[in-house]
Amino acid sequence: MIDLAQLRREPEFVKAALARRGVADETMDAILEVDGEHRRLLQEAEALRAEVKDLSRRVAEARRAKADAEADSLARLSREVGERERAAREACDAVGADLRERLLMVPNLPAPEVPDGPDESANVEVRRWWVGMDEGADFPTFASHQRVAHWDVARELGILDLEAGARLAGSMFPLYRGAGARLLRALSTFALDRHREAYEEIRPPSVALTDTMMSTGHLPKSADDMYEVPRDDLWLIPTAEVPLTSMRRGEILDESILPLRLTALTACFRREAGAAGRDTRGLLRVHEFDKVELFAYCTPDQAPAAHADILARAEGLLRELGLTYRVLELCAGDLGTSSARTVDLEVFSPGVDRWLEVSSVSWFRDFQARRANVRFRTPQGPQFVHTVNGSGLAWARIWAALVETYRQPDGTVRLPDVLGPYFGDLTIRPRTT
RNA sequence: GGAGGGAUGACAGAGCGGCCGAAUGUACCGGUCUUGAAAACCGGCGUGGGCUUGCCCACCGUGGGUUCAAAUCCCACUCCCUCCGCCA
Repeated sequence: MIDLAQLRREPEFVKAALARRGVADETMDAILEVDGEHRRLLQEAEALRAEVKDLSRRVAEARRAKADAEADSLARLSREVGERERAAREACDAVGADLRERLLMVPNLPAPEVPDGPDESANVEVRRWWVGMDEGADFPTFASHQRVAHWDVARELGILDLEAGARLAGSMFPLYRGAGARLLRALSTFALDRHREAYEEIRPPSVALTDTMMSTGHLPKSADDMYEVPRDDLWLIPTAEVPLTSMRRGEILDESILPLRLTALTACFRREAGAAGRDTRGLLRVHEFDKVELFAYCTPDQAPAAHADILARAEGLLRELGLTYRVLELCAGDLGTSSARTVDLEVFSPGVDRWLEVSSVSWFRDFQARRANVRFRTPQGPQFVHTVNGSGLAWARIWAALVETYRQPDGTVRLPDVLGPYFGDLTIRPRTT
């Protein structure tokens, strides 16, 4: 949620920033108007409330002085004022609810360094990286044996059974077999080990209450993109960002523990309602995937470094795995609702010949913390923390890029050496059983 | 799932329906004392909101209710603890 006080203080600045991501000035003007009305009603209700309290105090005094007649008359008066207070309070609450609803729909202000642009076509590619990168070249060369889509590689090797997944849970719920399943497990362990010295590993619940989803901003906006368990008021988490952001909900943290850096491996569930029918082949887009998330609560001063650290870690993993990737600075129009700045990492899939998003590293400023009410103590009083997060990494698409990139002329897959300690024999041959 | 107990400020822990936003202790911050530290003593010490910046309002697990007036009474829910049952 944006800072209402800031909107009141510098409305033109806020409107200009939001205009970059397509929010109409009128939307913000309407909010200011509702806010004004709300404050007017609040003053009215509070004045009446103060009167009731004062009258009640005088009733008590009169009773103590045995002036029962006066007490009764004061009580009668107080009851009348109480009636008016109740009415004013109700009007105030109704306007307040309207105000909150409007505010919840407003996205975060883009950071100044975020480039202008209406949608993903205006994202700025910052750099590319691949093994044996040449000066001058802007793309690696891939052999024909690498130009086989992962679904075909997987079929040859018997390491993925999408039909079985579809049979038991519906399409786009992948089922991995043998070395395919082991590869996923190896990737997660590999990543968590790399983060271990700086990030505390968390194993959160895979579901969260409606209330929790509200506090992270996933509800009400993204209700259609999530799986719901209505009987228990629960939702399946679309990312570990949800439990990690809510872990300290409502707390005032001691500044000495910041930045508080956390990492978590979780399954992520996404209905992909808006993308139905698109990218349905193989692992390009699935309803459930494992992801290691990196996350930090920090002070505003620490935020840029924390963001850079997560980005460096995600890139580091891609480099260790020897995958081709590019870094995109998202433009204002393509930012997620809560984000002030996002850098995407896309891995190249030589078999499908496409860039696939595998990490999104975002700085939320105090947008999420305001809603989740996570603060830290400063000499000047409590202040909202900043939150940053990013994947490190999302495995389904990495899995796809790996089996394509490392496919050998003989059809086997020879995984990179860094996975040795986690995977064992690095050559995946056709399953014989 | 059944029975009982509990939920108050950073923590511990009081609180007859009426100067209770809340005693007291600890912790913390400032000061006195001291070569320094400790002890002792003095002072300060919750969060949010509104406006005429000095005041007002809200908050004692959450939501309702009773009352002129609720931390205090009533109802529902949530969480925690103990015991019983069940169980990977």
